[in-house]
Amino acid sequence: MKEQIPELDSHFLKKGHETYLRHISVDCVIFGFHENELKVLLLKWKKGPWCLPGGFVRREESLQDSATRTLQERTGLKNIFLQQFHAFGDPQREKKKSEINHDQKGGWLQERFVTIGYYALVEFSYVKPLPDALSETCEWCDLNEIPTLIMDHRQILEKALEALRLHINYHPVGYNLLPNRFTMPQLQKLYETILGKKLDRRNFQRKMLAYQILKRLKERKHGVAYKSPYLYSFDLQKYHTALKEGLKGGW
Amino acid sequence: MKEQIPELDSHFLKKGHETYLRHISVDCVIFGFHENELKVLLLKWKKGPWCLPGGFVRREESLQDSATRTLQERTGLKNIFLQQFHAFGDPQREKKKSEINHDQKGGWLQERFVTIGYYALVEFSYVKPLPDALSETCEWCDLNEIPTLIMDHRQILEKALEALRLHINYHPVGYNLLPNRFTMPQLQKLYETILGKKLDRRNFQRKMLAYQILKRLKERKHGVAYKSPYLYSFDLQKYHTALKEGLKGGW
DNA sequence: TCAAAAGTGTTCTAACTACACCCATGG
DNA sequence: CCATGGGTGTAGTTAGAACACTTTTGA
Repeated sequence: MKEQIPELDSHFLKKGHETYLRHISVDCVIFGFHENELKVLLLKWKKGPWCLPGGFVRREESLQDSATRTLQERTGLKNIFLQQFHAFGDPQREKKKSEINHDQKGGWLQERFVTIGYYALVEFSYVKPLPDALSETCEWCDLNEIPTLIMDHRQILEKALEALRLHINYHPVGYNLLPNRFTMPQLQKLYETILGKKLDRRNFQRKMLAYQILKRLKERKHGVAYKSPYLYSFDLQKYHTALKEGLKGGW
Repeated sequence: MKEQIPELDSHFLKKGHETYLRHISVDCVIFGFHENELKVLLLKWKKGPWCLPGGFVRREESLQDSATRTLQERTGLKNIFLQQFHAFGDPQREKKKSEINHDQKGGWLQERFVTIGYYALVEFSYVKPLPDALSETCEWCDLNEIPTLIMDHRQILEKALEALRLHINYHPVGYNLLPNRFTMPQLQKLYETILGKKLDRRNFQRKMLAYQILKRLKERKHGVAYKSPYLYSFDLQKYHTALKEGLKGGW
């Protein structure tokens, strides 16, 4: 939703050499998993408020590409798992925008925007959060400690989580959120935090193994307190098949 | 996506007294059920091709309201079940548009549009299809006999059906597609056509009754060949609860 | 040596699948 | 009176929920 201030010009927005579509933006809810907590990557503007990373759509790029670009600019990552989940177009949604931009010269930010929401799943440790030009910081926030967000970004975040919870019923999740090698308890914690509820350890393992998307490695995780757990990695081929064709059952 | 030709003006489209957002449209996939077949309401332009009914978004209206307005203009119905399912924003999606509009003066239709897809469920018999100013006809097409559609409308239709099939796993469907009073075999046929597969008569009935959203009426349907089936109607209160809270299990 | 975490197996239940019989109706 | 479709019941199977014991580890 921000960065340098583009200039107003007819029905396209221009910034430098790039031309952007008017009235359309893309916002990304970037989920990461760290220390057994689900995190979201947020930006804090210099003026104070927090917001979701987002951007405008270039004249020649698809919505998905636009989200990918935003993702890359904020996290440095390519090849990210991205999923469109909803379009937000309430004419009142920028109501609060004026609080923030009343001192900016252009009226362009006051204009109405329809924003397309994407959520992304990224591996926490690979991300180096990069603030944009208008932002003070770009950092991970725990899902239980989300600060006040501008406009309807809180609702967008909620809707993204809802979409992810639905998605997890039909598709495998984890490859994009966990390191290459991980333990079953880690995977379970991930599911538990996404779903917001406790799952039975034994039933979880049985069900997960039944999907046949995991490979148990020969090594165990050492140096940890108590009994050393097995390490697993995803069988990528089967994982992607399951991504496309879906899984049975719900949690 | 059409109607009278709006004039070009700065970054908004103006038609008469109304102002519309640029680059954004709404397209509706309107499902109806008739003679045991799932139908979709399509428009045929005077120039030849078929398309989904759609429209532009007014400056002060929400996406949902815009879709509702389109629906009302084509079907005469208010209070329609509407569900947003996807935003389509491929920059190549209007590629074929020129085939249709090469003789139109304005460049506005050549411009790129991001369209927000909604699907609607309506009761067939209540609908009086109304063509718009640019259209020759507005009529119901069987899902198995969809003509060639402009641009990416075919994909939009497919995606709508996919979304409906997903939706039906969690929510009751039928109130908006069937007459007030209907029989169990009718309801089953509806599910079968939406899902594209046969269901067991007895298991269907048991499962459906277990949802407790149906009321069996005292009358049976008379004048039909063979054994007269019971009539049912939806228990609206429970139906709407189930719509919000969802149902368990899948088909 | 012991507390905490991890590996494994069994039982119970509920839901889905598959199937068979009887009844009502109109031709 | 019979062909067709509609109403109902039952047995078998499977997936999920609940639950207990044993093993490993570092402190």
